[in-house]
Formats: sequence, structure tokens, C-alpha cells
Amino acid sequence: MVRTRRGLTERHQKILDYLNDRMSMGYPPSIREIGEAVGITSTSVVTYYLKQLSEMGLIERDAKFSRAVRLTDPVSKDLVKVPVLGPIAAGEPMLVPAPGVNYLGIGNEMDAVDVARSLLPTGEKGSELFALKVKGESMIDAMINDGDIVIMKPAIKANNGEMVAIWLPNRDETTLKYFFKEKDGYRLQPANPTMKPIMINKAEPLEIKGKVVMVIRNVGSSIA
Amino acid sequence: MVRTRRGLTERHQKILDYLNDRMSMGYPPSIREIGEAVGITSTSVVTYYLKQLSEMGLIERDAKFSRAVRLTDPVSKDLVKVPVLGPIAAGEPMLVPAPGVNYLGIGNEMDAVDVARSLLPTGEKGSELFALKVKGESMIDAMINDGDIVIMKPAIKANNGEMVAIWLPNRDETTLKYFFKEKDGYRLQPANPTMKPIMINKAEPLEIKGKVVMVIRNVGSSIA
DNA sequence: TTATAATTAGCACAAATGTTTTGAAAAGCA
DNA sequence: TGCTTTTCAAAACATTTGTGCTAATTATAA
Repeated sequence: MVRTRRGLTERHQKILDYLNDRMSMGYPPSIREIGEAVGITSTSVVTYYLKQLSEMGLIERDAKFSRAVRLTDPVSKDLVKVPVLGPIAAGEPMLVPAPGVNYLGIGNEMDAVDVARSLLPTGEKGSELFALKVKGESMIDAMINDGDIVIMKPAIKANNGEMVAIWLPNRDETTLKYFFKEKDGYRLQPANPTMKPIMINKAEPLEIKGKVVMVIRNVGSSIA
Repeated sequence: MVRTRRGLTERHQKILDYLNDRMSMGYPPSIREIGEAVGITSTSVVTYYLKQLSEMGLIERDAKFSRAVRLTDPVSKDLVKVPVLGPIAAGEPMLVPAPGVNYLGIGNEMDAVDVARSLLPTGEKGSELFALKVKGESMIDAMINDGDIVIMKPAIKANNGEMVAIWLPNRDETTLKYFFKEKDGYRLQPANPTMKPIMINKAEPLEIKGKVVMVIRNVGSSIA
């Protein structure tokens, strides 16, 4: 089994998987334990693969020390890293991730916020989520303030009652509203129940950019 | 240094602290490493203490295996568990934790929300934080909606510009406002900049319950 | 096919690491 | 004060564990 194409052979993958499993045990495995788990009888072969994985940057080890193996990216099972695509202000089209692009890829130093997985809707994978930092007070009627972070999921259509980010080209405006389809067009309902909905005629163009999953507000002593 | 009172001596504590630090390194320390870090020259003494800590249930170890030490409660370094003390609605005095009480103690099955430590203000330990789930729409002027979770830190006084939870006994009302001390009393400024502040006369009683650290809003398809 | 590189195994060896033993100092207790 | 328990140290010892080396096997390329 010579590795022709760059990438991971089954053994590489098995070792990584085992390393992952072992994380829950609290301490890393020894070389012989890895071998046993993966089905390699020789310690030198395990070393052989660990060296490769290390060169690929997937693991780190402090050679000479026992059990000093660890996954390079200890992706906490409890956290989801959500990339912050940029500030959003009124009058701007919203930055939306291209489909299939992983913004957390290697070498990408983009800002990200950590979100506890337990706070996300159950079943939400999290990998396609993105975040926007709100600039200015243009979204007050959505109960969203300057500095708030909005976690979103890409979407181009929405069901009634979902909170979505909507781009209105005619008005040159991005707005966050609860979305309702009505017979003559759309009703965009502000989150603030004391405010009146906006009615959009069927003729007016309207682009749904994503669904709002969560809003996070860090309250510092900000207002003067 | 004979240990008279039950509890942890300085050495126990130092070992636990070191174990905590080491977690970020990816693999546990050896006995000799522990000894060096804590200032114990003999491996047998380290073993001596590890055995005690193990009997106290604070650590677990697989004896005979190298570096097989781990903290019993693998509190994710990335998360802070914040206890939810209960729903808060208008017209209720707010539930506030008694000082020094650890609501996440053993056997306490209270609700809690996980917050990514990276989202908290730097230096915030997190252990004294508590959370309230907002019920009803009484805090719309604070840009806080039904269902939002407010993370707070206990406080009985505040600096100008900080967002605090205030109990107004005369009005039978808990309110979240930016706090400003003025010459005749206090100015309570709503987070929503389109709304006017409330002026509180010096004579009127006012109790600060805590400072708002963060607001989390989970947006489901809720509104009808 | 043949040559080369990649992969696998087995084993000896050295270093790291946990355990045990022996002894002693320090602290509480009667 | 004398006795016991707790705490500490040092060193010998036994395992575990990582490396290095040799050789065999398999896949790929020419």
C-alpha cells in the first residue's frame, strides 16, 4: 500500500481516530497501545506513522517522553468555532459565506467566536454557521445593538416565523426580521413587539441571506 | 507539617493546581515532573500525595501506567458553567446567589448554561457568575426579550456606565439599565437609545443586584 | 520485469517512569 | 518527656515505553 496521492491512508486515519477516542480517557496512549488499537504489531511502525502525522501537522509529540502525543487541534467537543465574517452595518449588503467554503481552514486567521455547543439547537452541526458583528444602531428594532454578535446559518429561503437576515436592494438595507409570507408579499416583523411590521410588496426584490440562530451581547461599561 | 484539619494542605493544592496547568499541555505529567513543579524531591512523596488525592476523589489514576493521572472532574477549560437561578419576570424581586455559595457543587442538579470562556471579559473567573432566564417582555427597553438569558455577576454597587440589575421596592420592579449617579439621585438609562432614561430621586430606595456581563438570545422560530 | 520507494515486523537497548524499601525528621498526643 | 503518626527523602528496583537497527514484504514506476 504505497501512498501515492497526498492525504491520509487508512492507518493514518485509524490512528487519528484512536487518538480522538483516547482523549476522553484523560491521558494519551503509549505507542504500544496505539499499535494494539490500530492493529499494528510493531512499535517502530507506529512511530513511523506518528512521524508522518507529525510532519503533516496533525499531531504533536514531545519525543522521548512517554505518552507525549496529542492532537494538534484539540477541537474541544464542547465548543463550536464560528467565523466572524465581518462587521455589518445598515446600508451594506451582507457578507455571506460561499457555499462549501470552510472558513476555519488552515492558515486562515479570521476572527472567530466560540459558542458552547450546548447552546446551539440540538442537531445543529455548527460547521456552516457564521457570525456577524453588528456595527451601529441600525438594528435596534430587532433588539440587536451595536457590538452584538449575530450567529447565523446560511439560507436563501425561510419558513414563516423564522428570524432571517434580509437584503432589500431597493432600500439599500440589510435588516433582521421575523419573516412571514402573506398573500400580497411579505411581512417583516421586528423582534421588538412594540414596533410595527414592514410590509413588502411582491414586486419589490428581497433576498434572504440567512437565518438567525443566536445573538450574543457582551455588556461592558460602554455607553457614556 | 502534620495535617490536622481535614481538607487540603498546601501541597495537595499545589499538585491540583499543577495538574490543572498541565491540562493545557496536552498530556499529563510524570511523577517526577509533578515533584519538580511542586517542590518535592522524592518520587515516593509525590506518590504519597497522589494516593491521598485519589482517595479524596479529586484525581484518578491508573497505577502502574506512566502519566496516567487525571483530574476527576475534567471541567472543560474552554467552558464556564453558569447556574441558572431561575426565571425573572417583571414585578419580582430577583433571585441572587448568597455570597460564597457554589451552585455547581456536588449533587446540585440546577440548570446551567455553558458559556465559552473566550467570550467572557478577560480575567473573569466565572465561578461567581449566575444566569437568569427572562420571562415576558418587561425588559424590552433594555433590548432584552422573552427567553433571553442574562449572565450576571453579583454586585451591590456599580460604577457609572455599567449595566446593572436594579430592584426598585417602591415600584415593585426589577429592571436592567445602564447606571449613572447624578447629583439628585440616579439616572437609569435604557439600552435602547431611542428610549428616555428614568430618573430616580435620592429618597427612593434602590438596590443593585448585579452587573450584566452578557446576554444570550437563542432564536428559534418562536413568534407567531 | 526490475529497480526503487514505501511499508511492515521483530527485537535489542536505553531512557523514562512508577514502586518499594529504608530511614529520618516533624508534629501531635498522652 | 516519650511514643505514635504523619510527612519527607534517597536510592534500589522493576516496568513501561520510546528508539534504533535489520530485514522482509509490498506497491509503484520505469
